[in-house]
Amino acid sequence: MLESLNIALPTIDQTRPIAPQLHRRLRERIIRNELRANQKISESEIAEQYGVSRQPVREAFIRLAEESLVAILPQRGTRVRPIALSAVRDARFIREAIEADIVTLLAQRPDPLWLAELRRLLDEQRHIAATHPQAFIAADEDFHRTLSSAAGKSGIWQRVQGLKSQMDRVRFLSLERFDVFKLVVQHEAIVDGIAIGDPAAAESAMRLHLREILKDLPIIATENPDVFDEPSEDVEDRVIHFQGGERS
Amino acid sequence: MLESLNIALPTIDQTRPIAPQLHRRLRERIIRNELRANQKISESEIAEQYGVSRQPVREAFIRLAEESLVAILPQRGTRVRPIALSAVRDARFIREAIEADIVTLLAQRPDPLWLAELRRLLDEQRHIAATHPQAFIAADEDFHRTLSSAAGKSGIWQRVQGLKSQMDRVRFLSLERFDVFKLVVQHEAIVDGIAIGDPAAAESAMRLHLREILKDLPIIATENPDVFDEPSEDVEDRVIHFQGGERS
DNA sequence: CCTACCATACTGCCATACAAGCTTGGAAGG
DNA sequence: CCTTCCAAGCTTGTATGGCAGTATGGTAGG
Repeated sequence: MLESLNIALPTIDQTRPIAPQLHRRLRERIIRNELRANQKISESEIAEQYGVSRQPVREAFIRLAEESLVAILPQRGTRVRPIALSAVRDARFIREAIEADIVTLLAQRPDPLWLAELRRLLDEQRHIAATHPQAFIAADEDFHRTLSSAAGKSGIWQRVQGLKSQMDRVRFLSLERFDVFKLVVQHEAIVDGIAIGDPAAAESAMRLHLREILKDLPIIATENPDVFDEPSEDVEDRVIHFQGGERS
Repeated sequence: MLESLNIALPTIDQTRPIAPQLHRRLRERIIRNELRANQKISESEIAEQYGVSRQPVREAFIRLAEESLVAILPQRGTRVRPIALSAVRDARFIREAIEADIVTLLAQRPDPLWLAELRRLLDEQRHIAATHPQAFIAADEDFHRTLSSAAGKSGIWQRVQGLKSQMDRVRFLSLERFDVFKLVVQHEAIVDGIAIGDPAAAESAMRLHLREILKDLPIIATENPDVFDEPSEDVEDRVIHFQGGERS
């Protein structure tokens, strides 16, 4: 019955492998909350929507299940997993640990060329923040990915991508919420720490930055109770207490 | 033609989902280097070996490909991926970052109960090191997993498991190589740092511990050139230079 | 002897059919 | 009215057939 609408949503390129395309599209739809939490999605249903057979859909489901984006219950069905606060906090913790080490590395051997690139990204961010704040997420991704590359750890970023799914879902829910200018200032503090070769300053700036989401998390969870699977318990996440602020 | 041999290798339980079982078995065979690097394995070949159809084999391959254990080349074949030194180093870097933060956390709030458990594990390790050194890997896993649990981050360990595949392959190759007693001593240093509530000491002890593999890596790579895909280039891995040794 | 080409066998990918388990709704019995 | 049970229609899991693209080995032509 939806066949007339199929031409509306981006279609599938039949000449290239279908399963990965489906994986990307479905992943996107889940993160954008277009496929809502706890919604049941069957293989045959999705197969009809995209005009393909069940098999590639099934393979896409397997990948989504590995990212904890869907839950496959044998003989019972497949549903979109609600966001687990614990998973978000775990992902955030991992990310903080990794990126803290990355900027420490960078501050120990500041590279003028990479610093110039980072400064350029900061300018870009200021511009975007003033004009297209909704495009800031992409710029933020660029910034953090560039930090990884600068440290010679570009492979790291790809590996962490899989863990970021849950964080991305939260970010989408809080699109207009966060103060983009504040984030740019935090980015600047990180770059400054690297530039003056102060690892401790760069590290603490990064840790502060990545803890921003912890403040909004309970709010977002209570505002969107149907998307989360825990009733926003007030368990405080244990974070490292570090000394040495941005001046040290 | 291998049908008569099938009863030899652990068979498949036909009553439970087959694909996950195949995934585990194949993963194990790759890590144990039973399926050697660059060896071609086709869906139909494996399907015959285990007496199942090609479909569940295919799904197992997909999972293995996500862990970078196999490479699927469309219409060309599937082969066991050789170990990429860069992937091992990336996984090690991530693990160091995470576990450094975990022990920092623990040292900030030492918990007598968990410390007792850790001490017990250390005793166990000393015993195993003296009697069944080949069983040390499992004990080592226990130790690190317990640290995660003690920090209230048990979810973290599971998430990192996927990244550990490549490290596990290396560890299997260097089974008798490493000095288990030295590793136990390093474990003790970590626990001591936690016990006296010195985050810096615990952190540096952990970082030192997880850098052990970096020393052996080039040796292992040159000793098993056919298992690695890079000719053991002497690119030094950038690691954080931290101050404050085990005494600070 | 060397090169270009083509037939063949093999691969992974997709579609389809079949099997087995679970949910659900309604009917039968109390 | 409530409970029990069963059957139809879901679901995912597995098996099988066909397709398109690729490596390979032999052959015809130079």
